[in-house]
Amino acid sequence: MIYKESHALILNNIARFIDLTELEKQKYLSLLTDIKVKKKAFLMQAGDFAKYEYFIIKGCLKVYTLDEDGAPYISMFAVEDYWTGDMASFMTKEPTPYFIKATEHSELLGISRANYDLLFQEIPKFERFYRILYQRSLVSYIRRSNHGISLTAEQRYIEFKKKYPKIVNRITQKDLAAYIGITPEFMSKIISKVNRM
Amino acid sequence: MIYKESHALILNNIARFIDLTELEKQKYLSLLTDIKVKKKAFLMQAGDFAKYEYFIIKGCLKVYTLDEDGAPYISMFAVEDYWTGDMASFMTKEPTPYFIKATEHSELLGISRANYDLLFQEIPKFERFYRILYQRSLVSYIRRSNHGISLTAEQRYIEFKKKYPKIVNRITQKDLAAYIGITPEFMSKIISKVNRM
DNA sequence: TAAAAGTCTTAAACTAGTTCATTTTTTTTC
DNA sequence: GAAAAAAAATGAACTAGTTTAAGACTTTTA
Repeated sequence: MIYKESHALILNNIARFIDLTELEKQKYLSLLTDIKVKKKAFLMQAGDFAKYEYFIIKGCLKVYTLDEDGAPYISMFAVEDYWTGDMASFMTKEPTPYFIKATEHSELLGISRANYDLLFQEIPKFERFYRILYQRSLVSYIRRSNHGISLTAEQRYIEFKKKYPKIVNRITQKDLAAYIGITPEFMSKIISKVNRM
Repeated sequence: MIYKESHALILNNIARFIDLTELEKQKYLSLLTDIKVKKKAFLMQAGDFAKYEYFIIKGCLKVYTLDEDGAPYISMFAVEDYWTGDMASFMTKEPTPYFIKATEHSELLGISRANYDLLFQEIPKFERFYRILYQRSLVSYIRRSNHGISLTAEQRYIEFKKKYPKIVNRITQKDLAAYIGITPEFMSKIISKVNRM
């Protein structure tokens, strides 16, 4: 069976952890929705109810919150082959505190809450897929939050650049500052210092 | 069927997400190991291979890493009804970067890696249990790391005290500082300031 | 393609948090 | 229950990162 590109990509992502039969693949794909967002458009805004969890086929999005003073804090940049959304809101059906905004024209596949529940009923193997996916995310989150706290902003920038060399060149310095957790001014100083080294 | 206290506690924790038959309960309990650690003793040290994942029946433990300068950073305090361990090392069979040290005499139940794998084979319902457990941990980790970065140390202390009022009174100020991510001296200043308010 | 809007740079004055050193208080140990 | 060890408090000098402001450079939009 030949699948369109977006479907081949998501099946490939899932095949990392579980094997599906042809029938299961088709069933799964039927539960997904195609979504496109233009650059600067929002996929989600604070106060919304997270209707989908998303898989990114193409593009780049930033996931962020605003603090009391309205300053953004970016928790992740989501690019090709990443999963994103607000799992807390998706699960609890409470409003999200997040904004998700496309920094490039992007294409995604979404699974709705109703279809997510249906998925576990129809193809219980997906419990295993998500168990492993969440386990791995948890490990990398723990590493990140553990690692981050004792490093200086300069060290965090150097690590980010090493870990995500492709992403650094796709985002603005301002957004990078909001991810690293410093002001754009200080980000500018760090970058020119690191480049001089 | 009547279970000993530690078994009743862990079954209760599991019953939050899945229902087990009597037979499954007995099978599950047979896969667990009783563990005791005295105050100041290590459950795990950096360089060890994480042999178990732990459920805490009684006591309090701190999970921490040391940075290059040997300064501790505490990532969690684990008390009654919590799960702890190093999942990354447990899964990948690589050495752990963590120390887990009892701050009180503690009793735990452990599941070994071999039995964890066996568990999913014998009682597939546990895929669901762990999927939900990891999903929830992920949500609270994301919230914590998101929340933490933009707050001052004083605000982080106030939040911690509000969220874990019982834990605050069981740990030293020094350990609290290592959790908040500041020096014990500055922690001391913050506490006396907050008490004066 | 010109104007407007947004991003980046630089610099001076400021603040949250660190470091180091000393004393007091509390806890542990024999 | 005395001695030793660890934790907590206090203060002065220091540093990483913020704030504010202004000008230069780039990207977007009409």
